Amino acid sequence: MNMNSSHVLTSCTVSNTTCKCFDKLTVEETELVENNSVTVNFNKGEFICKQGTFASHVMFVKDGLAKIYVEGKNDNLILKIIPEGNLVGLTSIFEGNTIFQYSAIAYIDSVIKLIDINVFRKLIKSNSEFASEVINILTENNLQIYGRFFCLTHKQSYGRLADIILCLAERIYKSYDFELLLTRKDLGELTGMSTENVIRMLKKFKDESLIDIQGKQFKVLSPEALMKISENG
Amino acid sequence: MNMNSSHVLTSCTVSNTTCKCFDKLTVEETELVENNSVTVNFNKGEFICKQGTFASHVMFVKDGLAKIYVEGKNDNLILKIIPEGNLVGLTSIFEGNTIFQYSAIAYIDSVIKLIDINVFRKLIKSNSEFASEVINILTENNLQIYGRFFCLTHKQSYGRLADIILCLAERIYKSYDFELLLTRKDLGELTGMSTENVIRMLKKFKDESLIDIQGKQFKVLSPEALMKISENG
DNA sequence: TAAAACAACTGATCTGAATCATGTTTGTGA
DNA sequence: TCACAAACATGATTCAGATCAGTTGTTTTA
Repeated sequence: MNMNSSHVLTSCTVSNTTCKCFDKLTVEETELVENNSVTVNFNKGEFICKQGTFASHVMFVKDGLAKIYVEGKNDNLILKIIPEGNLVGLTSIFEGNTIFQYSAIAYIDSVIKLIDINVFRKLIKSNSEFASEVINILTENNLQIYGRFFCLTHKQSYGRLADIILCLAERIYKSYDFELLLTRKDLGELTGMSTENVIRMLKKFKDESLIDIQGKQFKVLSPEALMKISENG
Repeated sequence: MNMNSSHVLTSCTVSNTTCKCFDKLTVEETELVENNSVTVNFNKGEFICKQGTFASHVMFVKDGLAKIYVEGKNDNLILKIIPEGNLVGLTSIFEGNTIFQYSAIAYIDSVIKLIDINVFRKLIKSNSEFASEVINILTENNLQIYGRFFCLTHKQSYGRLADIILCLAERIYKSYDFELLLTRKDLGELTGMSTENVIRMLKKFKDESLIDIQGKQFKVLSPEALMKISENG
């Protein structure tokens, strides 16, 4: 009946494509972008944009890693993790929206290009190839959020944690053996659960030899088993 | 610090704008759309599109009401409710995506215009004003999903139910006194909780004179109190 | 028109995961 | 290098909300 749904949906937070819209610009348009953008170095932990502030730029992650999250009263929800080659703040180009609805901070030292939002809007209106690529980014993002939305509201915590571990290994670090940059708190915000439970569950995965943890060093020993846990919720 | 966040975010499912992209088409383009679309009547409960099937059309709700949802093994998640004047299946225009990631059914007898997806893609590439409007729709949708995502993962059930009641009254029925078309099960899928709990909580709201229910007839007696419940999670 | 299917409703029970309390380790900056 | 704050870790307790097991009323449909 709906066998297909469980396969597709993970609470993965990272797109595995990069933004191709700038390839579609003419020489003059590229120049326009260059003349209306600044490249800034952000240190680890610094705000790239802050929820509630005026949205004047679209941000392109040239180098580094950023997390996008919604700030709540007590705890946050990480919407996505943005690796290099992707845009942040694209939703602000909607003309009815002038305020950032989320915050972004640099996970590691990052190089970000801030592009004037009105230039971006102008390019969309004048170059439909560019606009088409922007649409691709937005729709892909949409689909990803739908999957994550379903997982975080319908899977239980072991499944969600398994999802995230696989996502980090496969999409961010591109290895089953990696040094985790995120804290347990981050993992909690990513999976929508408490920090304490993240710790407990990681320990359980370790006890069952699904993963190995030595300090910050993570090793996924059985991706298949984690996949199964992810699928069974 | 982040006073603003609680105000903005609700688990509301309905955009209060309508799709304006078709206004941007030339006479010839409008004709192209007309020649490559069919208008179909759907009866209440019929599938408008089915998760997992090939996405060949974008759907425009001319008249009626549709629900968009992700099918899970046991239970579903309603992503959004689409009133007349809006598009369904826009995320399928992403070139990497040929399969519907969600289902849509008609809540009430509805008139839907099915537009060939390739024509839609073509228009995006040839008419940047059109593309720009599509971007507006997508970004607005994105922002709405972010809010809903946060609420469904961070608010507790009374807050979520209060949200939905207000959303239905204010955005769908545009009155605090309305005949509810949705079942308790629908409300459960909308708020991410069990049907039984929806019933219990509605009863509690009724006992506390926040709402009144007579069969299908709903009356919101104290929007302010519901608003407060929504804000406090 | 019987019977099946669905919708609304209720109470009892169970459990996943949050919260609280407390301790240990690691990091870092004055 | 000491101090103080994060981050990591674990056990005990609590609780929101799911699940289960019904009853009653109302549409479908066979």
